[in-house]
Amino acid sequence: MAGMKDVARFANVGIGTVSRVVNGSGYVSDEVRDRVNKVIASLNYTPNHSAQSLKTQKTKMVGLFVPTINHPFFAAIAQQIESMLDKNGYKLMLICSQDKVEKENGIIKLVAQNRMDGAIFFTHQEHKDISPKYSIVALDRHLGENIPCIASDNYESTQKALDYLLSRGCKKIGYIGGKPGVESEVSERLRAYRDTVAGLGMGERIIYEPIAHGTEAVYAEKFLKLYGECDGVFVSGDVLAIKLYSAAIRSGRRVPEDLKIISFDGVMGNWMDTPVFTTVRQNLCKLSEAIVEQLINKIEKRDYLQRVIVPCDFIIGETT
Amino acid sequence: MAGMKDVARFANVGIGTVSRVVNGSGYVSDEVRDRVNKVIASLNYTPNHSAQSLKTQKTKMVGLFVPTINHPFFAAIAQQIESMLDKNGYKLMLICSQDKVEKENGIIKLVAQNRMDGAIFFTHQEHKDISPKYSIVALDRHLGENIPCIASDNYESTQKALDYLLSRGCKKIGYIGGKPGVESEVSERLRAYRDTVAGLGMGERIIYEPIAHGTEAVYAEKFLKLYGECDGVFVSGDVLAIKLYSAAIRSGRRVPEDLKIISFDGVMGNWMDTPVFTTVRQNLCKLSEAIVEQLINKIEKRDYLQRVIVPCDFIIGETT
DNA sequence: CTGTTAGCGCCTTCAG
DNA sequence: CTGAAGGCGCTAACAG
Repeated sequence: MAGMKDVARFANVGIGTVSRVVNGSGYVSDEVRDRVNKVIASLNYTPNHSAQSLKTQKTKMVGLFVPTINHPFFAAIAQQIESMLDKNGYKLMLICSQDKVEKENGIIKLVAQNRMDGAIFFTHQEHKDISPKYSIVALDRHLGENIPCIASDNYESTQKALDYLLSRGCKKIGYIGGKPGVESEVSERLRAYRDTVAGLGMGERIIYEPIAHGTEAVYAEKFLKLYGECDGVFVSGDVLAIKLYSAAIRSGRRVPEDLKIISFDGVMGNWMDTPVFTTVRQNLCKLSEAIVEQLINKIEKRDYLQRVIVPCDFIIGETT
Repeated sequence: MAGMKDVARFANVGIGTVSRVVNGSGYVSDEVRDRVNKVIASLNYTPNHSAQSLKTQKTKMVGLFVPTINHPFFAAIAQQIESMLDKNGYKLMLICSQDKVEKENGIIKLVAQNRMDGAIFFTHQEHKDISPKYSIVALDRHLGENIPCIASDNYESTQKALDYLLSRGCKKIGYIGGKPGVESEVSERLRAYRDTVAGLGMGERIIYEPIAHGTEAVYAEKFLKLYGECDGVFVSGDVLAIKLYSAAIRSGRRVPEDLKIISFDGVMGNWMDTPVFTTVRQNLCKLSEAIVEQLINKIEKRDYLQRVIVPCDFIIGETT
């Protein structure tokens, strides 16, 4: 493998000159630059990234921590994030924590080890004492001082969805959603639900428990059994919504005639299309943009925002 | 950030000794090892990965190239691969090529740059002249000599699926699937279809064109329009199968009474469940295992297989 | 404008 | 069993 000194030798220049033309830094005469570039091409030279990192203390790599990538929401946003990072010259290291705390804690080590410049955290776990010196941002979670949190406008969007359900004539509206293992912006959805139904005397019908990915169907059934009288339901999450829909149909209900369903997330559209859900769609593009922007701001020592809220889109489908 | 020499100084030992206890290599007296470990803990020392890589020429990192991660099949297998790699002490760098050739070509550079020890290739593009000295394995694709190819037993599984359709009484069986941009094991499915229907005088009903992710519905409609008389269809891919199912229902057909559908891949189960498809399920676990095993064999200079074929499972659902 | 030099943090002989 | 020394490939500061 050709190294810088090989290039220098063949081009009859010093090693520093080669570095300058490779990095486009400092002054190099056109004539010399040309010569060096030719040698680089002919030798098929590429700078060794480990050496660069060692020297500069930068890896141009960002870690993405998700519970699992095999979930429509995480897959969709990971895609966007990878693309945003790429635009900014960063690579993505994917880590599926599978909700294992040890694996999530590895993150700290990974940035301490200088394997990545920063990390993005999608987690259900508790994380205390993340040193603010590390560049970390979180989706939906407040991990601590100086850890930027990016989230959708969960409260307002949920409110809007519920208002829509009301305007469609619903009298008994339920809520079903997973309970995060940790304080999270997602709980704003439940707060909006409570605030909204409270003044209406329609009573609360809530399922709010930890729901592992893969077990959604169980809770969907449970909801129908507990709150069979509902004529509308706000579902926090696409997968759950689909399971609820199926369960409702199986139980002989008609959607939307007997039961209106609104889901949150809105990422299933590409993968299936029966039915088209009415949904609060998180703006994954804007979300990723904000995530990557704040993260890189922090990595590159620029000012960054502690909190960014991104508005959702409300999409009317066939389930209301 | 504490470095090795800090540890050495505090522990009153040489820097080499520290290295030895960190790596568990060479001889160190228990007494000294203890002392060093204590200092390491108290200083919160972690070896700098860039330095290690520079020295050892190993990054313990593997690249995964997929067209997009926002697709049930890729998301599902990426999850498995990440897990297998983790077990083997490797990290995963995710690159979504979005079918951009330039981005895919970056791979070569990435391993040349020493950013990763090897790579896994899921691609629709052509790739010539990948030097066999790089550690690369491919799913479903023959990228060249010394590039291991891992694939499902596409031919046999398709044959089995078609036999099942026949046994269920189908008289006019169609085939719909995306055409890879490059020679691929996936085309074995079509070959099996042709071989099977050939001797039966039922005529070929085939859609086999490049189908971009996101445009599946178009081709589903097209299939029904072209081959409305079909009573059975083999669909190469879950997403396509779902779109075809929806289109069939919309057109007034009953599934399975009027049209029986078998899909290939079998990864949608977790994400939706209406209906449960009869499907040839690729064994993602075994596939990932084989991929990672051959890749690491090659990276670590052990013998490796040029080709591994993994059997699929045939799952009978409600669409036949 | 260009060559030389001194490390970045670690691993690995090589003497002791 | 342990310490010292050289160098992995590159960048950045410093003389020319």
